Amino acid sequence: MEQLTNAQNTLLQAIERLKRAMGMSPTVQELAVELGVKAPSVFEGLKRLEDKGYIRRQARKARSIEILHAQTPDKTNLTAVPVLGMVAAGQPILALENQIGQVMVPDNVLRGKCFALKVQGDSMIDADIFEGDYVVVRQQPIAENSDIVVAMVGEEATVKRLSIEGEHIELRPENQKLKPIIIGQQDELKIIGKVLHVCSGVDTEALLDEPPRRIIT
Amino acid sequence: MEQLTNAQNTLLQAIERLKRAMGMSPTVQELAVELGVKAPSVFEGLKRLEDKGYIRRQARKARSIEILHAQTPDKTNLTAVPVLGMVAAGQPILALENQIGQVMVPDNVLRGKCFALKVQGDSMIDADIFEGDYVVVRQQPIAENSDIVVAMVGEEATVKRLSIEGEHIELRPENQKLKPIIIGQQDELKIIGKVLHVCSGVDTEALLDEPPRRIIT
DNA sequence: TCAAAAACCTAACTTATATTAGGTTATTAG
DNA sequence: CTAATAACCTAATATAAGTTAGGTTTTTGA
Repeated sequence: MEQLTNAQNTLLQAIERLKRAMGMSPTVQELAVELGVKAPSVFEGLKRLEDKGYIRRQARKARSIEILHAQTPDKTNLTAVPVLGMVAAGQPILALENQIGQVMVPDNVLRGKCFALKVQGDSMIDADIFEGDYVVVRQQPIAENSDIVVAMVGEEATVKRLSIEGEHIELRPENQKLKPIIIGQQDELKIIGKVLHVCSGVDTEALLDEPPRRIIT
Repeated sequence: MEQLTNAQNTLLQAIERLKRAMGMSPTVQELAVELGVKAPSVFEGLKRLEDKGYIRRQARKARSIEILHAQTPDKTNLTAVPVLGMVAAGQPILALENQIGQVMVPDNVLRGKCFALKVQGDSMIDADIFEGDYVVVRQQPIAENSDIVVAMVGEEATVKRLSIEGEHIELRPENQKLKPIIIGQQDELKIIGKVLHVCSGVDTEALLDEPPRRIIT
């Protein structure tokens, strides 16, 4: 396998990074922006990577870069995610204006549009989600059985595990002491998003040397 | 979650199918070809799917369809995983030459480089890991607090739950009758990998109707 | 049974994306 | 040192892909 130059290596890594972050292969322009160069330079680099057998493309097809030979196995890059509020104790969240801070999250756990919420209460301690932790949430209006979700029930926002059995829907705490919330036909349930990741509320720095503590996906 | 019409359902399935087949989200035109209709019809259908919350897109971006709620919930595909040896009773493992069989595992639990080991002993019965079961292990040199791991302590390979509290490291059996192994500064601890899944040693078929019993990731 | 909604069409059109042409400026190997 | 290659640029172009408009046909539910 032929050796890569510096620039080619950078390019290949950028492809991998963007691909993970966006869930799809990047375009030539997106790579150009990412690398701070112009599209034709990227295009040229892609041709070289293709010649050397690291990637494959379909001519003129958007987002058709396929990685044949990954260069760097997963360097965990951290990405800042905005903290938009509290959860598990009512009150409006989700207004982007409300940003109250940010947490750093390994970018390989991020999918789609994410934000973070600070956790109040102890309803999920059996899932290792503690008061003061931050949950990283992917905003999405629906979720599947057994996902851990942030949901609004009436005016209350909570983190719970979603249970769907046919028509029967429950929000289950992960705490032996607490009872599930059963959602009736007339109850208003709105899924805010799915919890992808949890960041410890304390000692964030210490985590940087370690891999992510828990990934829930 | 709102009901889908026939055509919408067909469309959503086509998206999933093409996505899997091509490794990337299909374009509107590709979907049109696939379904034997014209692009604007697909476009209209996509809008409906988006309204109902099944997919999400970025306006005018090629191949930006994201599936939020899979229609045919991931038909569990089984993948063969090699069984490389026994664990919890010493002996070298991990030489790929040692393959002694294979187990079929739902491929959605597999991450990274995986192999399986047959379990000896009863040190993890409280975690529902019994003698004769197979643990599916993702090979990785590090693990996190509370992961169930396969580790070498000196020459012995065991399955245990890893407990890290600052400098204090223990390998905890999940069996009331047994005591934790405390790892001192001079003890040699090598993490082989993290247990992702457990296959029952008997009656594998029965498991197929259930969701994976435990996914630890 | 009949009106609304869904599903489809053709024909543009806009925007995104890939690509070419023709150069300048580093880098690198002999 | 110098010739080749790589890495970049600007400007323009070609094609792919997404989208709109305005219509017809089919399906569906009250």
